[in-house]
Amino acid sequence: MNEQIKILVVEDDDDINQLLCNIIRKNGYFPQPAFSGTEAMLYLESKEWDMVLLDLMLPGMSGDEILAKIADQSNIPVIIISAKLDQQTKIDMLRTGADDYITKPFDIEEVSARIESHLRRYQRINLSSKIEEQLKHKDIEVDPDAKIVSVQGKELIFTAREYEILVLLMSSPKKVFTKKNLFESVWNEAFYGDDNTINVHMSNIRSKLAAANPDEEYIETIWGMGYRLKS
Amino acid sequence: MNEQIKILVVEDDDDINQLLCNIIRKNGYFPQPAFSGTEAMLYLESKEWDMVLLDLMLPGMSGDEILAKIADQSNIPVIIISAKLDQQTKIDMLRTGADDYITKPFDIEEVSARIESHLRRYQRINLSSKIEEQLKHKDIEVDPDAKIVSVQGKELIFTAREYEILVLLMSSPKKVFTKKNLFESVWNEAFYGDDNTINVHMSNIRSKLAAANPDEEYIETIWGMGYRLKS
DNA sequence: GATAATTATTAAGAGAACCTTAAGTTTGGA
DNA sequence: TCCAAACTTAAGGTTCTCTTAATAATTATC
Repeated sequence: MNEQIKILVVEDDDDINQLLCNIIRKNGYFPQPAFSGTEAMLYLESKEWDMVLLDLMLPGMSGDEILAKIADQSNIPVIIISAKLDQQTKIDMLRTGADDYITKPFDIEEVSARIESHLRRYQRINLSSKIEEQLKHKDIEVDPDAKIVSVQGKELIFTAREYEILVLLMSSPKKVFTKKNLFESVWNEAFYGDDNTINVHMSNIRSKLAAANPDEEYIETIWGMGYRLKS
Repeated sequence: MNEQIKILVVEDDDDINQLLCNIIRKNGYFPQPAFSGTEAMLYLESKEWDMVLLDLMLPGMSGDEILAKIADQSNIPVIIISAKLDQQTKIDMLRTGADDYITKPFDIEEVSARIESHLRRYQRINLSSKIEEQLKHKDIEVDPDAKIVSVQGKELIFTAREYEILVLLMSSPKKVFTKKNLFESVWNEAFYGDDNTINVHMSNIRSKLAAANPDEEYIETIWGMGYRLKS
């Protein structure tokens, strides 16, 4: 899982950009400076971001154009940081899709607190809408939410251990998992060779899969090495 | 479905309260004035809210206490509207869980735009988790406004914890919730395995449901994994 | 083809996970 | 401050899963 929280800082003034990046770094997140509107767009298109700090007066492409694009195409929170003091701009930006509007010169602690605040709210969205992908291999399907294994649409009853082993195998269909690998991933403790446990689980998993579809072989034994999915 | 967006306006000054309510009404939402901290708490406990506008200087119970409670117990966005100008208060409130901090005297259009902005972001949470529609399962019905659980139309007495657990299960009827899941969602703190608490709550929930309808089984234990609604 | 090493299967006892009841402990309201 | 409701902890019993161990089957090596 990728735990790094990445924040794009779009600000053409070198000093201010650096200052903002430092605030972000100090909070434990990962800043990426961009010094023009066009540069910002490149970053936005090439990566996933958790937040954007955006100046309005930018070379290349103006801040409000960028804001409009972000608001249109994504869900990323945007904090405008601008020297423009007039209310109308502020209101327009907030209505266009900005999450906040901070005027320069800014208070470092306040910027820090506002970043935290918006990130906190945004995190919850991502947690609740996090769409987990389904694992599939041949006619095996796994629904990680429901923790259900099905073969040819038929739902199978797997125990917790069996489920975890199968998911591990399916997470890297080409990899050969040694018993040590399997044991340490699934059991989360050290493996002191010579253990029949995994053999037994493999046998049980195979027989459950075979009961659902006898014509297919799903798990391959690599002699002297371990197991992997048969492709 | 309940489409009304309800905003609680906590402000002891009559004129300002009314002004804020007017802004909200003009935006198409439903304001509820509260003129003291204690009054606000009553509203917060009795209904579901989409947003809270909160003054800090209040009779009865101070704004920061209210904020702390809301942040601790729920997900509702809070905008502080205060005459306190000092940065430290602002920063503290934002760190405690406020989503925004607007100083008086405020610009009507800006307040309006900021309400829209936060609501826009918050709505996405609700849209993605769409709790409202799914709060029925078999003959269990939950009224999230009144926080009432009923089975076959009969109203049951659930405690706060029991209610939250049940709502969580019902929010994703097919999902298997691990104890970790449950604990971290309902208690909002880290889970250090081997805890009987959830077992006991589950047992209590089951017996209350069974008392209302002995012929039906509602909650399924998935051994080694967790719990889910029985479909 | 015989032997040794590894893997597969089976069944039963050990162990882990869970349920329930009841006794503390905490919390919130009068 | 006290009381009652809610929550947590604890203990004993139950159920289901995992591991162990014995045995069979397979693969590699000589």
